[in-house]
Amino acid sequence: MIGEQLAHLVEGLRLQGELKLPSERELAAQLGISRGGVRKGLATLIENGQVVQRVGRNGGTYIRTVNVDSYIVSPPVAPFTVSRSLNEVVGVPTLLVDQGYTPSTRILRAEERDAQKRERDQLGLSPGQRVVTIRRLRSANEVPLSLEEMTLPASVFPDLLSRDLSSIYELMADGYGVSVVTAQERIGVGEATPSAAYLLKVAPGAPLFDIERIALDQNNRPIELSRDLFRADLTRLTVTSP
Amino acid sequence: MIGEQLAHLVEGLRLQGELKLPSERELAAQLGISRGGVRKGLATLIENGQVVQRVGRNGGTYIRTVNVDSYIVSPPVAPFTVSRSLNEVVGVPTLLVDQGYTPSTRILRAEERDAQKRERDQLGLSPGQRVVTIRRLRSANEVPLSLEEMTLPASVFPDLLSRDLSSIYELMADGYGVSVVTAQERIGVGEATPSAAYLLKVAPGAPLFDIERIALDQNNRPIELSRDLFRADLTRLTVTSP
DNA sequence: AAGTGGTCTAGACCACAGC
DNA sequence: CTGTGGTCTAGACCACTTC
Repeated sequence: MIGEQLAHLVEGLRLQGELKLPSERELAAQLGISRGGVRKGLATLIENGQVVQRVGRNGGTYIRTVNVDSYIVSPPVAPFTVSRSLNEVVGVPTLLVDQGYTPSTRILRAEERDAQKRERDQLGLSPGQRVVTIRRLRSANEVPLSLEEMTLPASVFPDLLSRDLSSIYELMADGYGVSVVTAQERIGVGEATPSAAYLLKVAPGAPLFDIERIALDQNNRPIELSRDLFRADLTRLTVTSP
Repeated sequence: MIGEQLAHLVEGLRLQGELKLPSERELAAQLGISRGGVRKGLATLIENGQVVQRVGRNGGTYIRTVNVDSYIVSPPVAPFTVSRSLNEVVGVPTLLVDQGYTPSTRILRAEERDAQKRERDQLGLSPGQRVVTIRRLRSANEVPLSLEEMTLPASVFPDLLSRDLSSIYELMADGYGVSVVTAQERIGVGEATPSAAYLLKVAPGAPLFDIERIALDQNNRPIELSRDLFRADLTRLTVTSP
């Protein structure tokens, strides 16, 4: 691979305090390869941020210097951002309306099935008991915001699948007299798989908040397991502790 | 750009239920361009996950089908993960020791200077008052974990710069009788700049938790502004609400 | 005007996977 | 053996930036 040769060359020049590489044409001649090969090799250096290029008369390929003074992350470019407070338990539609956005929900899938072992453990169910899982895509102002998968004990919410599933929290309260008062959440960051990327209209590999939640109702009974993927470019989490 | 032509072509084929594109050589002939141009165009489609290629006798360029059933994010590959609870205010060294890791801290920079407008507003200072800013790189078991920039009112912490700055929270309590009891945090995700990537030993563009914090002491006085960048692959945030 | 990177062409050889 | 993508070559023209 030509890329590795070039990487070594750049490392050597950096140690000598050199800032600029020869032009692509010169490099090709010196290394005895074609300009196309040089460009392919430089492409990986550019992708890794080791080198930048500038066109024009005094352009060229420049070695990036590490600047400890400016390590701040790049400001995201987003049409808007949604804030989600971790200090209170509210549903996404409520959240969005409160911030002036128009929420919409697309149900991707809803089904009832036997609870799996892990679900039984976390929801306190016995073997053979049923759960309802709902997979939804939520949007704010028609911009895709999050993918959510929610698992609920079927016994607590009979006939759930025939209801309007766009706002479960409202449905819990109004239809079943259950309110979520406490939630434990675990927040990580994951890369969007191609399918998630397609649904959320981001590039594959784009960062997503990956949030797992166990919610308890007013009787401290586990009532909901969730796995939410929020577009990281559109979402800010806020928390006041303790 | 050739890429756009190809994107339209792929969209058309997808609607017709076609799964496979012509070979690169055929495409070049049909579109009246060179194979190099075709490859360059396909490169962006591959990057966007719209298409995959396979080599060999029955290889070719295949259109990806979206599978709604498997949108879960890819599991991260990490040597270990550190959990940080958002329900309590503890310093990073304490946090790491509690989880069985060996913490280390490298001071990148520490200085005293005039407070800027935004800092004065947030810390409740008057023009001309001084602040101390400290920039640190924290590691767990010698693996870089986070970059932190902390800004403190100099008047509250006289002579701070001559102390051991590896654990500010301990220093606040033991040296100045100040304890942080409340903090407001705003959590986003950003991409590592090349400099941040170099220090944290991740690839440029890798996702980082970007956490801004305002901390209040026992008298509800703002005492600390912070901007922390945590490696997202190593960090999990947990919270129990309310 | 001169030199840079950005792009495209036409052709070649290679490694690989199936027939 | 055949057809695929993966890579490289040699050459050309373009847009852009600076002298």
